Amino acid sequence: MPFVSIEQIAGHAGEEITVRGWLYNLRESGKLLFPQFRDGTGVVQGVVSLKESPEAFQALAGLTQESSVEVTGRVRADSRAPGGHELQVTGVAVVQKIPESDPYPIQLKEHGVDFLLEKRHLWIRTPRQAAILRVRDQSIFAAREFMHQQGYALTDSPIFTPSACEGTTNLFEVAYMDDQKAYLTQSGQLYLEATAAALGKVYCFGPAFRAERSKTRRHLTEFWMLEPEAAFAHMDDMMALAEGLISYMISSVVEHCPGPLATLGRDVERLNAVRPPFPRIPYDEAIEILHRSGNQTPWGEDFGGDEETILSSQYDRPVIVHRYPASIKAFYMEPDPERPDLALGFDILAPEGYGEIVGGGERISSLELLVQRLREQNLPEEAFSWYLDLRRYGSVPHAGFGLGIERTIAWITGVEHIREVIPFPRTIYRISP
RNA sequence: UGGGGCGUGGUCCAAUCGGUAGGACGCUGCACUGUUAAUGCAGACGGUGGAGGUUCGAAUCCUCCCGCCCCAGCCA
Repeated sequence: MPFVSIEQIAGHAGEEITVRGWLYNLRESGKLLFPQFRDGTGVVQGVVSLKESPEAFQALAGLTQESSVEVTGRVRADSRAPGGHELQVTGVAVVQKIPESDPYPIQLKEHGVDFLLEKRHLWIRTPRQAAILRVRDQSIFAAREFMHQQGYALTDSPIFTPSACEGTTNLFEVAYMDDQKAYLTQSGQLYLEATAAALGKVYCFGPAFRAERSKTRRHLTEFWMLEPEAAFAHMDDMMALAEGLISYMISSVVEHCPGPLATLGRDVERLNAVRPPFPRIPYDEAIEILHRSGNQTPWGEDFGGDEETILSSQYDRPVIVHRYPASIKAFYMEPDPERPDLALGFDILAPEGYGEIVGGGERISSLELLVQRLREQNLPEEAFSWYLDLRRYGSVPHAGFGLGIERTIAWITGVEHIREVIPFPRTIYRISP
C-alpha cells in the first residue's frame, strides 16, 4: 500500500493508500466516525462505518487527539469533506495512543498567547503554524536560489565575534574564551566586506543577536538575516538587488505555497502587486510627505513606527527611502558626494505596517575617512584594524544590505506578530521551549 | 529603560457595593449513519501568581514582589 502525503491525496482519487500521521480531531456520530488526520502537509478527513469496517471503527473509536497512526483506505472525492477529498478508512494501526489521563494540551479552541508560547513545541503542529513554517521554508529557499542565480556566493560570517559592528551596547557577551571577551554577532557585514574583496559578490545567511530591550511585534532577540555585499557596487545596484530579491521570494511563495497561503487567509492579490520597480524616495521627499500628512517629524530625525506606516501606506508595494542624514546612520556609510550631510544608505519599508525589512547602503572606501569616523564615534581603532586593512589593500567602492527574514515572512504570511514566523522565538522574556 | 494593561480549575472566561468562587471546553459514560472547533443528556477531577496589610469578612481595597501582554526608544 503506497504511503501518500496528504497534500498529494487529491491525485490518488479511487486508489487505496496509506497515510502516516496524527489524529487531528475525531467527530463521532453514532456508528459513523469522522476522524481527521494530519501529516504535516495537510489535513484529511476520514470516514469509518461500524457496519463496513468494524475493526477500523473499534481502533479509532475513543482514540485521543494527536495520537499517532497509520491509516489505510480508499480516497474519494466528496464535497462534504473539508478539502474536497476524504479517506474511507479500512485499516488502522495505532503507533502510540495518548492516554486519556494525560490528554494533548492544545484544544481546537482559542488559547492565550502565553499558553501557546509555553507549548510552542506542540503549537507548531496546528495547521496555521505549520502553514507559516512552510512559507518560511519556501521564502528562504527562494532567497538562496535567487542569490545563487545572481552570482552571489554564500560566505557565512562567524557567530562569535570579538567586537561590535556598531558599538558594544547591544551585544551578548559570551563567557568562554580565556583571554578576551567574545560576543554573539549582531551582523555579518564587516566580514562580508572582507569576503566581497575575495570573491566579488557574496552573501551570508544566519542568526543575528541583539541585546535590545525591544518588546514589540516586530522584534526578536534572535533573528535571521540575509546580507549581500558586492565589490564595485553602488547604492543603486543594491536597491535593485533588494527589490529583485524580495519580488522573487514573493512570487516563489505564491507559486509553491497556495495551500499554506489559503490556510492563512492571505490576500494573494496584494502579494501579486509586489513587482519591480519599487518606489524610491529620498529622505528629503519623505519628510515632505510626512509634513503634508500632518506628521511634524523635523529634518534630521530618524523615522519611527508611525512615520514608517504613513510612508508605506501610500504604496501597494515596498517603498525604498534613501539618502538619510549621515548623522543618524552608521559610521561606515559613504557620504553622498553631492550632499556630504547625507549618507548613501537606504531602508525598505514593507507595506501593511510591517515596517523596515531591509537596511543597507554604500560603505566608506577611503581609509582616511573611515579612520576619521571611527574617532568621531569613539570606537576602538585597534579592534577594527583588520577591517581597515580592507581599505589599505585594494579598496574599492562596495555596498550591501541586510534583509530581516522574520519581518519579511511576517509580511508575506500576514501574521500579526513576528514571533509566529520562527519555530522557536527568542525574546527578552522567553528562552523556553 | 520609560508609559499603559493583565494574572481565577489543564484551557477560555464570569463573579454587581467587599458577603457561600461559577460556566463552557477538555476528560469519563450513554445516545445518534454525513459530521464540519458536531450535538444532546449524565458524571468525575479541579482554581483566585506570591508575601504582607485593612476588615467581622478580600478574587475584589492598599503595599511590595513575581510572571506575562501592548506601546515607545533601538533596530532587521
